[in-house]
Amino acid sequence: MQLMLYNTLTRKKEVFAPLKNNIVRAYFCGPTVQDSPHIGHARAFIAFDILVRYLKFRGYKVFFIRNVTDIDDKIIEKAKKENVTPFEIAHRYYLEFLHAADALKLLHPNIEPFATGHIPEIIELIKKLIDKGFAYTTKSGDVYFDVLKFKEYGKLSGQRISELKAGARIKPGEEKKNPIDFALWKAAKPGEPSWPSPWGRGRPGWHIECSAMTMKYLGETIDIHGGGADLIFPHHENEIAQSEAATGKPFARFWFHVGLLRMRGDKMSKSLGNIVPIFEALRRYDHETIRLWAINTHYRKPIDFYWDLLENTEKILDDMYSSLFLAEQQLETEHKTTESLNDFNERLRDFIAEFKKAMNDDLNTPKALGILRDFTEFLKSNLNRLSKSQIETAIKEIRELGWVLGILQMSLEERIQEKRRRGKDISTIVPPNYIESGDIKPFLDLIIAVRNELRKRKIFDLADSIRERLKQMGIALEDSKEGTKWRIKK
RNA sequence: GCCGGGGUUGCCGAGGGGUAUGGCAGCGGACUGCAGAUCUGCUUUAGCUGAAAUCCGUGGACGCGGGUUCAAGUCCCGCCCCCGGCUCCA
Repeated sequence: MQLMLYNTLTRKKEVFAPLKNNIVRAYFCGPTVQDSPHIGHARAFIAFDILVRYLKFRGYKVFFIRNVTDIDDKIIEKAKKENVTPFEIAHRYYLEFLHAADALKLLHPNIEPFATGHIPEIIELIKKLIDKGFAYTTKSGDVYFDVLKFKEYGKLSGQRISELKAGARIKPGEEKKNPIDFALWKAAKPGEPSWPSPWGRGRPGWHIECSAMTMKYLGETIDIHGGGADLIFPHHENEIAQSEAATGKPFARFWFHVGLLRMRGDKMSKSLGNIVPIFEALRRYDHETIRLWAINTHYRKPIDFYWDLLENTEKILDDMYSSLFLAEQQLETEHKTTESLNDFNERLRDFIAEFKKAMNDDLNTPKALGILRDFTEFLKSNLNRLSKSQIETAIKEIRELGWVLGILQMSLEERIQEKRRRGKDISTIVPPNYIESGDIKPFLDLIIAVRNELRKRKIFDLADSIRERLKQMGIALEDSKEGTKWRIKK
């Protein structure tokens, strides 16, 4: 079945297939390393990550780039304020971003290029634009893109030049021909980092790096170009203009834009003081919970963030994990192999087909997730009817589909560790009678035997107090028809 | 103002012409001596019919109002509200 992807350029879902061979070439606009990455970034990068994972799952080779913008006005501003070099600021926040990306288990891009590492390529591209008459220089050494020269300007964002002109204004000191022209090269101001160029010392404008680096590593026409929805205008519009003006070819075939984050309806911003850095979220919830939060909303829709929502999300994840761990435990211990489910293969095929169907529809992760949940529920409720090899197959498939969404990749031990690190109850995920140290098992068995004797003699107050004290020690007792089971809580 | 994206039950969210998917939360029931775990049920609803009803039928109900259709969250028209872009943003 074909993968349909929404293309901002055409405002439609279109059949996706790579231009050349079986290799998908993609470029995602990475961070401007000016501050700690926040959960809005996380949402966007998780969406890119899911796209890459699903493309791989479908059998494509994916070659993708995520750039780092390491020079811009805000970085310079911050450096001045802290009295350090802009490179120190960029380096600091780049490292933070890298740690966050790793903590969220984002797949590594094939290349992670820096703007400042590609000044020669940028200069070459600007030269080409000047030669072709799409760009002009000014007395002070700036270079601007001449927007009116590019006839298709506005095709991505749907903006009309006449509308844009009405709103735009030339700031004092700028020597633009037209208020909507944008800078390709900015002449150096005293104290700012700068590089030599044919137009004097200066630094690249914001948009040009992406075009230069895309072309260098991926060619003149790439399959997918992604970014946050806030980048559609002006950033991506400008990228298209400068790239297509230079090459005369389409720059990107698919434009993939991720919806923005809201804080319970509000915008997340410094002035509202409601920015949640990725690390704060990770302190309270593990990376899979955060990923699940992100994919529980379709990537193009606005997503809300608040702590209760993550709490809820963690429950959903734990529910799936508990089924998985219960099944895994059953494999290792008491599973009776006498039975097997007749239509197992059919059911398995259905779950996988439905999952793919959902993902093929413009990465409908909320739906795919629902199917994966049904799958884990099916596994749990049929444990006694499945053969050992059927259980094994189901677990393997669940974990493979989970990989696409970036969840259900932990072992029981790892999951327990994540929970303990945050001081959380683990009884929601551990299977009954699971115990890490075999040493205490005989004692536990003894206590339970004694307590059951008390229960038989209807000395319930004593039996209950044993249960209560074990609970305080972190062991919950569950009396059932099959006898008393325990479950560790801490 | 211009350009996008949204508005589905207490909450999150699928569904894009054919009985409103699933979860969370809440409240019941089963199982338990109790609890937990598990399973299961209910959770939009004015009016009308009727002695009455938690039942049956009818009828509304997916922001609001119209329309197309045998049939409308779903398509069309108009409007309201929310978010974003038009200035740095993922």
